[in-house]
Amino acid sequence: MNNNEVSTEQIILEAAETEFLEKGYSNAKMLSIAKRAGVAHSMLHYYFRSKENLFKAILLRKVHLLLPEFAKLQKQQLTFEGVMRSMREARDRYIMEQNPSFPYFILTEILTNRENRQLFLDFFAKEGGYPFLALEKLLQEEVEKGTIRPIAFTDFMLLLMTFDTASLSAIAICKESVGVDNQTADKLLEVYREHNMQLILEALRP
Amino acid sequence: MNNNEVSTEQIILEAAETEFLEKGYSNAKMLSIAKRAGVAHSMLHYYFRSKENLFKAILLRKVHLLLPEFAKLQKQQLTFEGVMRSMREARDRYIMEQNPSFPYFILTEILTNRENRQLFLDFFAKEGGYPFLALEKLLQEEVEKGTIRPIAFTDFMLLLMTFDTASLSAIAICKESVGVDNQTADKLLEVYREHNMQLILEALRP
DNA sequence: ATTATCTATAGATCTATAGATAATGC
DNA sequence: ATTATCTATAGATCTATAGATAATGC
Repeated sequence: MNNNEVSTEQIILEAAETEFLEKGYSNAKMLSIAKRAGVAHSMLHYYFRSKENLFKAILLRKVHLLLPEFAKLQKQQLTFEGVMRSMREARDRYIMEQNPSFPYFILTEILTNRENRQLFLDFFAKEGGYPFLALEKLLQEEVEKGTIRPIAFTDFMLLLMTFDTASLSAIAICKESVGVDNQTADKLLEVYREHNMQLILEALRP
Repeated sequence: MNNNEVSTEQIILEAAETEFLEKGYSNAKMLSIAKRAGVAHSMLHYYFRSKENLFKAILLRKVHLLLPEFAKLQKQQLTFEGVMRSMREARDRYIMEQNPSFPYFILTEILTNRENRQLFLDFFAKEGGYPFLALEKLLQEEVEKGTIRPIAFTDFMLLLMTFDTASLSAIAICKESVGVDNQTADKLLEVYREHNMQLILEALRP
């Protein structure tokens, strides 16, 4: 195996990620990915067997990259809203460094597809670690205090993610096609952060 | 021609709308639409020539149905925010009566596709009538007053639509998959209405 | 020997059209 | 005669695999 160069598997993953993020699952084509990667398209099947497997591989890889961000969170912030805020900041930090179409991708290709959504949540439940455990515990406490009505933790997470990715998608779309500049986009980001939080707390009032 | 029954063309349009809204352009299939409509699939080409044409037909039909709602707006409300609010209410009223996946459809199939977006905006510019003219004029005035920074009217419209459809999509998704009930969804709707307005005004501050 | 890569192609769709046949309006 | 409908099929993709060939590791 070639160790001092990037492996073919990695090259394929990179090409697949670009293609899937740009076009979504259905519009992404195996031949097009192979062309991007500069390999025979049979190679994609050699390494990943099917288009679906390749998709899941890049999905998990993408989510995996988010974990180190979460790991940075300080454990002091033990209020419900505090943890919510910190997690969002971690996630925003990560998304900002990535492809701007990433939130749109999450919304359209993951959250709206039952199977992918489950994959996504399962991964967090298994690997999410401290921030998720803390938030789950704090949510439980809020429910018991009666400030928040009973809701499953996974549903709560989806609620958060759906609203946040929807807002981020909207901002990204505006940047791309409405001539909204970076400065304005940042302003929007700041405002939406606070609003979505309030929106969700409002929705969860008993 | 058969006048006392629904025309084949109408039946095809209905079937196509269901299919396109459910699956989006790429995942919608001509054979599937034909099956829904109960006709040979060559009929779709006989009436609409191509998949793209059929899509545009349902797109324009959908938008056309929105006009009567706008026509209801009272002409008294001549403040900038007043017209914005009225138009959103009209649009919400319309959307609520429709397929719940309609906002998601607008976001993913229209706003994110340059050509469809243009089609959409052109139609409003031509047929939108009073509410659009009023809003355009009021926007102009705000810009001159210096309360809002210069922005093209079409860009302003897209900004509005993107944020609103994103929020509505998020709510619809939550309803479908997070077990959010109607009452909560309505609460969310109320809150997001005010927030998006503030969000956009914030973004447009000079 | 095993692993990685390529070429060629099967098999499944999907859009679109050609051409035959039935229904309708003068 | 014209319009509407159906059957059959061409032609274009796209995913996936078979089988040959080259590269690599013992």
